[in-house]
Amino acid sequence: MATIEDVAKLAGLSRTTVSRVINDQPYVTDEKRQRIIQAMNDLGYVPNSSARRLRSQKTETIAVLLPRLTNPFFGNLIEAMEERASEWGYQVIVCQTHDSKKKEMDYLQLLKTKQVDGVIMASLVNEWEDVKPFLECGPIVFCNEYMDESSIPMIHMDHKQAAYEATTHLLEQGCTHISYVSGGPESHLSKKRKEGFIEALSEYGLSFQNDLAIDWAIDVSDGQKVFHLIKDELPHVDGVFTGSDEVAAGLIYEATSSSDWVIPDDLAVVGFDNQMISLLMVPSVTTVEQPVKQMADKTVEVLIQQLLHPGSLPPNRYVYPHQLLVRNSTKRKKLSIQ
Amino acid sequence: MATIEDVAKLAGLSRTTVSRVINDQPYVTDEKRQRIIQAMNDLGYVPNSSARRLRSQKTETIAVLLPRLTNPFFGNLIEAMEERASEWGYQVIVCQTHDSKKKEMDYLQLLKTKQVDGVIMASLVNEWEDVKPFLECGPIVFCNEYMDESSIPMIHMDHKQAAYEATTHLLEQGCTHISYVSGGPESHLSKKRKEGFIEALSEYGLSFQNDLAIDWAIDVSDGQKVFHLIKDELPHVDGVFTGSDEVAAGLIYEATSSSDWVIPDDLAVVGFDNQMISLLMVPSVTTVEQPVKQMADKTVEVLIQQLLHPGSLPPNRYVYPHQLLVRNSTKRKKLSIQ
DNA sequence: TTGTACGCGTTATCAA
DNA sequence: TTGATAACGCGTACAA
Repeated sequence: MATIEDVAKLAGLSRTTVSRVINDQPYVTDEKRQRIIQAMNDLGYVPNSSARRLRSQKTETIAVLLPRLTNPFFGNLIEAMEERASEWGYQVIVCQTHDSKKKEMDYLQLLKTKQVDGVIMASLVNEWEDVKPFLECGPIVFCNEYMDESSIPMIHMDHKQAAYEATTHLLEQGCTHISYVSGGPESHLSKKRKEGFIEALSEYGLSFQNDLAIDWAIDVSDGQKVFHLIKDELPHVDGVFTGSDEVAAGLIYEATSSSDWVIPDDLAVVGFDNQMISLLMVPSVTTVEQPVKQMADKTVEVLIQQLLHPGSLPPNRYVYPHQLLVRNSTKRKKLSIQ
Repeated sequence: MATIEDVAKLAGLSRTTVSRVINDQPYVTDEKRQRIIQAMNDLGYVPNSSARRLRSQKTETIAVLLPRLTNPFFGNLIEAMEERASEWGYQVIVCQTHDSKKKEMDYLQLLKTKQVDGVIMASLVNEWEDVKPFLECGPIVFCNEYMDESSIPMIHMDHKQAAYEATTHLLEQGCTHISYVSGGPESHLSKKRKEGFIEALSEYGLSFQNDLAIDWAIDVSDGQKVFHLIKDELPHVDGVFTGSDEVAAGLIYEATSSSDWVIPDDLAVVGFDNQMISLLMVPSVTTVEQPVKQMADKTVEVLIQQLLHPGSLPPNRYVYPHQLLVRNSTKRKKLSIQ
């Protein structure tokens, strides 16, 4: 691999001058500039990025922490983030934590070891106190996941309100025994959702019933298991709030294909995220739409602004609007006739 | 940020000795080792990865090139790859090419600029001749995408055979006017599929009809458009071979929800990849299963082996078995009665 | 307008 | 068993 030194020699000039050409700096005669460019081409010279990093203390790379890519929500999120980051010339490192505290901390180390300039956390399982120290090494921005204690930038929707609306909708449809189906660890975000769920219940004179709650469902096959659990052990349940379209889809699939339960009349179901699957299911799934692309774009933008203008303190909250999409998995016949 | 020098000073020893402790090398008294470890903890010292890279000429990072993450096939692929790579201590950079020749070349530059040690190409739109020169800078491994001209390692299934079987299945169901629906650029892989499609047709005395082919469909909404195109302009089509479960799902959704066409009797449909969605659709979608995780694991393994043992030439073909999963989108009633 | 010389933080070599 | 020193490749004061 040719180095800047080789180019300099071939062009009969100094490293400095070559460096000037590489970085588009002034004070180089056109003639010499040409000679250098010629030499670079002849040698197939490309600047060594490790050396540049060491010199500039910048990596032009960011890390995105998330639980798992197979969750389409995070797939969409990182797709948009990578696209946006690449426009700014930044690379994106994928960091799947699988909701493990240890992995999350390991990936945060990337900031300390200067492998990345900044970090986007789209998931958070550790306490904020444990994450905070890393801020000394570079900026961190939250996307989707959020909390009240910290003052770093957070881009997200109002999950409490969204859960409130979805639950209220179920109650309006006449549901009286609603199962709260969630998965993964109790994150700050999932707490918010639960708050909204409980608030809606209480307005209908109901309270949270632990025996109707399920906290281990994150994907389609879990959704299938959930249905059987409800059918066999909680047959009085007539509505399901779940934070995942995948879980909702699995549940509906199982109900439709292996029982005579009718969705939504025997069991109304709401999902979350407005994944493709929620539209394609029969019946289609009532869900909460998130402006994923906008949130991803803004997150990258906020992070990169901090990298380009260190010290500038961006606003720390960007709350995006959501929308409850009412579909067939909750439109009960008795009501639509009314 | 503390450097190795700071640690050395605090411990009253030399950089060299500190370096030895960091890298678990022998020839350091236990007492001094302890003193150094103590100093590192006191200072919160972490080795600077840029400096290490420059010194060692290694990045412990690989790049994965793919068209787009929102295609769940690639989401699953990279999920498994990242997991496997992280076990070896490697970082993964996501590189979405969006099927652009330029972006593909740009990302390959990561190899030249030493930002990554190796590259996995899960998509290929440029000619092999244009990619080949990058091999001088580090190993490249193909996954899913493949071709005959090159001799670098390729991990994939037999797409020609898979397409042949899927098409034969449609023909056995009595289809006589099969539309070939594909998307993205003509890659080496898509050529293979087409060969298999054509071979199956020819065994039934049929030949490829360009007027029944569609080459711009890659996602659900394209699938919806495809259905209307067929209904309005190619109503004699009675079967669809498509290289994507998403396209198949969109097509089936549209047929079911906005027409009186019956799937599979009026139109039999096969997808590809065995995505969750192909199972959940009503009717469920006949598709080809790929052993994604095994392929991803093997790909990472082969690449890292090349990094750990430079010069070792791994076998250049790993062909994984596929499986045609026959579901309701092709099980015609007339035949199941026979 | 060009070049000299130093330092970014590590690790490998070699001498002590 | 330890340490001084020289790279790794680049960018940039500063001097010319």
